[in-house]
Amino acid sequence: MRDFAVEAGGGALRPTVSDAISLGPGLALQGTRMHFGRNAEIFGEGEQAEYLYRVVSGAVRTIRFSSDGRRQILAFHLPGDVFGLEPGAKHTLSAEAIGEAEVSMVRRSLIDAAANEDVAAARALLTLMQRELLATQEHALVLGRKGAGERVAAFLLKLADRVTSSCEIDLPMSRADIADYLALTIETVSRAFTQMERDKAIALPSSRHVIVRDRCALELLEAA
Amino acid sequence: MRDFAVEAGGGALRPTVSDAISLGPGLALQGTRMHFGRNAEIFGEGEQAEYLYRVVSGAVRTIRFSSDGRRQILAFHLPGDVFGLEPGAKHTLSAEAIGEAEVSMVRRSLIDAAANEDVAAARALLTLMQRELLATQEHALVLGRKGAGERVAAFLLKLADRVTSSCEIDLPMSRADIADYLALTIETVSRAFTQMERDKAIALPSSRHVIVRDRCALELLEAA
DNA sequence: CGCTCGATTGAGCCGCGTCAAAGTGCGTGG
DNA sequence: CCACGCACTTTGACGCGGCTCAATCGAGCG
Repeated sequence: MRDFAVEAGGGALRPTVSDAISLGPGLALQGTRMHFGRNAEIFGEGEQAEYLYRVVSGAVRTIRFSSDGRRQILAFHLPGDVFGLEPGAKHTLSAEAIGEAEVSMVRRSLIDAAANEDVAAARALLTLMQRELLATQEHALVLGRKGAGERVAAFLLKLADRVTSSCEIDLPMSRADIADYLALTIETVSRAFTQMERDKAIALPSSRHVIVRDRCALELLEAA
Repeated sequence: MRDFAVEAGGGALRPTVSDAISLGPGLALQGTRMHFGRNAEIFGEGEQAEYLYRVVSGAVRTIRFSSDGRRQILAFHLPGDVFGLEPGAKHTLSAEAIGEAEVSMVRRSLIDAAANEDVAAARALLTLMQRELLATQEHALVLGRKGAGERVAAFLLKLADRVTSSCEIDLPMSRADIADYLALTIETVSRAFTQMERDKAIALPSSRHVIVRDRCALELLEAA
C-alpha cells in the first residue's frame, strides 16, 4: 500500500495506469514513457509545448513564481492524471517531478491531428480543460476564504479521495510543497497537522504518512 | 467617456460590441440580445447550461458561495467578453448583471453543431477556455501571495488594461463586489483606495471613478 | 558517529478582519 | 425646492491569526 512513487525501470506490476492517453471512448494515443528524478524539471514556463503528459507513477507539481519571487504550486498530479495541456504554443507554467516519477508523453502534433479528425477527441480535450478550470476555481476559493487549518483539512480530504479509498495517505510531497500549494508557511502547515493530531482527527506515524482517524471531524474543520 | 452601462433599448450607437459571438476567423454565430436589470441573475449554479453569453454593454459577475456562506466573485466580464462556457450539462457557477446590462445569447446546440463541423470552431472554444483558465490561475496566485494593497493595485491595473487605453476608469462594481473578488473586506478595500490616493498613485473624484495618476507607483505596489 | 535536510515548536509582531460610528450621494415624496 | 431615508463608503479602535525569526528535534546517509 505504500510507495506508488518508486520502482523505476520495471514495467511489470502497474495495474491501473498504462502509457496511453485516452481521448474519448474510441481513441487512446500511445505515449513514450520517460523517467524523471527527484525535483527534475519536466517542462519550463515559456518553453514550446511539444507534448501532453500523463503521470504513470510518482507525483508531479506544476508551479509558477509570483512577482516577489515566491513559488506558488498550482496543482499536484497523481498517477493517471493528465497535465501540460495548453492550447497555446508555449507553456505558461513549469512542471517538476516531486519524487522519482514515470511520465508518459504524447506529441502534441498527434493530439492536434486526432482532434482535427475526431470531434469526440476535441471534446475530450475540452472536458480535460474544464476539469482543470474547475479545480483551479475551487482552489482560488480555498485560498481566498479559508483559514490555515481549514485549508490543510480540505487538502487532506481531497487527496484522500484521489489517492485511495482507504483512510491512509502517503504524502508524496514535503511540507514546503503543501505550504506553497496552500499559500501558507511550512510552520503553519506543520502546526495545523499537529493540531489535527491533538484533536484525534488524524494520526501521524511519520511526517509523510497520514491516517485519517475521524473524517467527519476533518469535514467539519474544512467547512469552518 | 462615461456610461457604457446604460442606454437601454436603443441599438444605435454601439461601435465595438455586436450581438455575434465569434468562433474563429470564418465563423460568427448571431445571438439574441437580452436585457438584465441591476443584480438580476443571468443563470444559476446547477441550472442547465443552455446558452453561451457575451456582454454587449454593462458588466457581469460570476459567483459561487463557499461552505461558510460567503460570496466569492470568480470573475468580472466587461463588454466583449464571453462567459458561461461550460462543456458539462450544468452551470457550475452563477452569473449576475452588476448594473443594467445587455447580453447576447447563443444557444449551446448551435455552438455544439458548429464545433462538430468546423475544427477551427472547436479550437476557438478551447482557446476561450484556456483564457479563462489562465485568468483563474493568475487570480489564485494573487489571492495566495499578495497583501491587501497589492491585490487592489493589481485589480486596478488589469481593469485599466481591459477597459480603456486612457488612465480613467469608471468602476462598474461596488466596493463589496471588489472585496468579494479579492477575498478582502469592504473596509480593507476602501482603506487601500484611500492609501493609494494619499500616495498620489490615483485620484478619486468619486468612489466609482478612478484616475490613474502614477501607473509606475501602482505597478511597484502590485509587485510588493 | 556526525552531518544535513526536513519537520516541529516557541516567542513576538504586524496586517487584516471585526465591530462601531460617521460621512456621502442619490432618489423619493412632500 | 427642500427634507428625508436608504445604500454605499469612509474612518477609527481593537483583537486574533498567521508570518517571521530562532532553536530544537528526528531521520536518512555517508
